[in-house]
Amino acid sequence: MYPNFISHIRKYVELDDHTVARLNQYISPLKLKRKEFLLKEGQICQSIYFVEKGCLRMYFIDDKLNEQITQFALEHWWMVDHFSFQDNKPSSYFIQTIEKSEILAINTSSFESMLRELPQMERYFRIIMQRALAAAQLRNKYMYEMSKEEFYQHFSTSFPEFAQRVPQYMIASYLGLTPQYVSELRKKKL
Amino acid sequence: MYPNFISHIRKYVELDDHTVARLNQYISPLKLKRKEFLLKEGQICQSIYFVEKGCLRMYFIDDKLNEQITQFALEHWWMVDHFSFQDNKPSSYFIQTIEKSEILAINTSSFESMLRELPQMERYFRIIMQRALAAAQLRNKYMYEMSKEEFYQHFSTSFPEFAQRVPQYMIASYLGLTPQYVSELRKKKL
DNA sequence: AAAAAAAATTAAGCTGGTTTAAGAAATGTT
DNA sequence: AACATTTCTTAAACCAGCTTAATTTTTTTT
Repeated sequence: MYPNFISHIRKYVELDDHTVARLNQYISPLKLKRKEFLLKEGQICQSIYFVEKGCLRMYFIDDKLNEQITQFALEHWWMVDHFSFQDNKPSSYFIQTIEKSEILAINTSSFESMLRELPQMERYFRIIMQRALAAAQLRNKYMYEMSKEEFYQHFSTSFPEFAQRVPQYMIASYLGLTPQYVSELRKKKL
Repeated sequence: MYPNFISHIRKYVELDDHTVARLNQYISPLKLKRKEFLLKEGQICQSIYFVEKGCLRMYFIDDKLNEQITQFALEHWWMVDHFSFQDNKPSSYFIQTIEKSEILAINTSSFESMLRELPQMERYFRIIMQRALAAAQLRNKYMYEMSKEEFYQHFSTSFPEFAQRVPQYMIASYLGLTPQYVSELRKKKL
């Protein structure tokens, strides 16, 4: 049905066939073209999104009217504005496809019912959130210890798949650099 | 028994008296003086720590031999090197008391058994990790949109309790500033 | 209370990375 | 194939925040 979704969950918890069938009740699949929005600034983030196929970015508009990208999501990553989703508050972010994508959405009330009905899913989300925290802690450490140049080199060697799929200026934005500076760094490396 | 601990959990899930009694099986209370260590670089982070009373910091030693603080924890906050704790890998952090503290520790295997025995605790940790992610996402946004000066002003007005309990140079380190620059900012504000 | 250690301040010079402004190259669309 | 749009590059001037180094103030220990 949604092979990436189910196999991702099965990496962390056991799922019998009945549970898989029940899961489908809670999921809304979405087919989106390039540059379509799942969330816009001012809206409440009503769903948590799983990338079955494709690629998403999350960004906000800063005081100089730049699009500041704070997150990407490729296949089998989750994307959500946690603050807005948890407390039903208006988001300050946009969530947009970078490519044609297949997304699974679980809205607030489905999420709640699903976790109550299926304890494996409560466990699954505890585990992946714990892993997301580990990742956030590591990224944070990198930001303390690396210069922007090192941060860029580290990112582009650690995650070369992004350079294939995401324009350079978006990577620059995500890393907190100007596109001009990234251009300079690339020239330097050749 | 551990009033802050129990009341914190009860903010998020229901606990009956039996469960509270069972919980105690998994917890090791620690009384620590000022500047004692719960974790040192190279060790595996074997426990997740709850601050019942007092104050902790987490830091690593950077390439210039500075202590780079990445986290504080006051009463009813959790502290852990997620990466080390989850994958049993040597930590690159130190966790140390800033003041005399009372800490509750749950080690890796207790944590696992506790979550298996007490589904409320699985739920509790899913919720607090989700909230921690929301907080991390927010902090991250601040780092993109604020100058270091704004970041400092924002932190010191939003969390004045830290200025009371934590030396200024530690706050500077946590915010990624030099103590000299913080000094300059304070002078400017008066 | 004195000595030692830790923390905070001051000030001058410097640098990593930004800003501004054009132009060139690549990609998407008709 | 031509046009329009998006993305990338180049270069010079600039500045927020760091480095270095010395002094002062505060806190801790004896």
